[in-house]
Amino acid sequence: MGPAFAGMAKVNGMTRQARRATVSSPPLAETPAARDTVHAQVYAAMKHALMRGRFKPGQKITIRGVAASLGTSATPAREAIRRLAGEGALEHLRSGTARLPALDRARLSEITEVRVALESLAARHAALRMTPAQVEALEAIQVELAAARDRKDYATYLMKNEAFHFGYYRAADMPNLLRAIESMWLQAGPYLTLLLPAMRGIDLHAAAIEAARKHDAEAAAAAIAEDIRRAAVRLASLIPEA
Amino acid sequence: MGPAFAGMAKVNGMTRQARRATVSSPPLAETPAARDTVHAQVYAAMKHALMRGRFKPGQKITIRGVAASLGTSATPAREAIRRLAGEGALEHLRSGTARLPALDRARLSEITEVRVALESLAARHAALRMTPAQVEALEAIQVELAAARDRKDYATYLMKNEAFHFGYYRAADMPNLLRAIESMWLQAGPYLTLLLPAMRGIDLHAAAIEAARKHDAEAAAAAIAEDIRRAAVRLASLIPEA
DNA sequence: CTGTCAACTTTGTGATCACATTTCGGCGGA
DNA sequence: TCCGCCGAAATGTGATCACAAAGTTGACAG
Repeated sequence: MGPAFAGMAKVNGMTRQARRATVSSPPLAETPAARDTVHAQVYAAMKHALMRGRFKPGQKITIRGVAASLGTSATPAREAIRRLAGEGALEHLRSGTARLPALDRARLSEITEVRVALESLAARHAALRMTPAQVEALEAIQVELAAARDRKDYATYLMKNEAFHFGYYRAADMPNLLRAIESMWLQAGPYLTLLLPAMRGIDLHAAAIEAARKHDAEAAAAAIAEDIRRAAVRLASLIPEA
Repeated sequence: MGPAFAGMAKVNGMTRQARRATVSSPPLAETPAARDTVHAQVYAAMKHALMRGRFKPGQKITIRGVAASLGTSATPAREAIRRLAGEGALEHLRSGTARLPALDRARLSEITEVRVALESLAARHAALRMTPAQVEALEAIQVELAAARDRKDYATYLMKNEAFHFGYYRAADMPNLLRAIESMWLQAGPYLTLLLPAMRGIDLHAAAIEAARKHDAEAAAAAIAEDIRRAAVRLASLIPEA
């Protein structure tokens, strides 16, 4: 089998003990989360790969494959896969093999409704608490997002879209809500790439920013809900019937 | 250290291979989920223990402790703990030790709002799809719940309350939503026991049942939301200030 | 009696192993 | 050409190991 993630950077090869002992390694090239356990690094790597559509629907994910791609042993890879399967981002076949679940219309519709409920709630709280600095940061992201969209740089577009939404929700300061939202994105992520070519000025980010500036919770919730629903409608039309 | 779960039944001691090979073991004493992996059994055992308040807030959960209590090796116990920590039901200290997080008012308030959003949504769908047989099953549970409450049998009361809510939501037929709800219950579960002595006729289950019978989605959502909020208000008054 | 420090125990982590099951590839026959 | 069968490779699972860090205990000095 081929590597599970093509082009994914290997986790720092040092053992946990060695990593902890090395107080001052060469000043450069220290991975951001080098303090974390290997498990956390593997999980984070898979999570981002999932959200950015690096896996294809139906693709099998093997323990040894992930471990080899990231240069770790099987143990942390197995734990990360189990955890993602527990969140619904991966599906466990009866044989034990994990793969990405297929997205049918029923599942898309369910995830969309849950997302609307959760992200509206987050937007409501975020709008009430957002500081001018945070609003400015979102505007900056939105400028980059629009630029990436216009130049058809879909990888950047996807990254900025994620940054916009989670930047917005983080202002709500509700960690458990944020975790639930992340879990839904993990499931929808692989399919966002399908949507990309059809993405043209349908986002309601400007309205959401304006609502946050005015601390208008209901307007914020409505903008985010409509943003999610519009993307879902486009996506549904691209999914073949069951 | 003492066993992590006092009185918890041990997982069948046979290895996975032996379990699969043994097609017909002695007819008695086959654990319901004996077909599942050991990991699934450990996770399920911890999940139920958590929801029924068998752990105390702040209690440390050790890998070897769980493994010994359930008669397994460290591997499945470690995975189950990691998974629960990922869902927010357990908290990982910097040293790596896992423990039950403390419930302050801010966290209770956040979880309550998320529960209202998720469980209202589930109730709305459930009310539209519920069959007469399902309504009857809920009524039966509610009778047992009321009886247990009156005779102060709190363990049964807790079990029936869980059965009522999840039985209701299951009718919505939205597995991902159900998973998200479960994740919230896992966090609030340990504290429900605090609430028990104050529980007297405050539930809105009768209204929820009536709404389901009439397929009135909005009334169902309102009843469930109010049920959650009332319990949360009582619970908040029992938590000391930060 | 109290504070300190060293030895000992407990704990989490990641790697590795053994084994049953599943999956895949190729080969032979209808 | 297509189907079925068999053996080899791959895979998931659970147990175990080695090691460093964290936590605990107890003796001893003040």
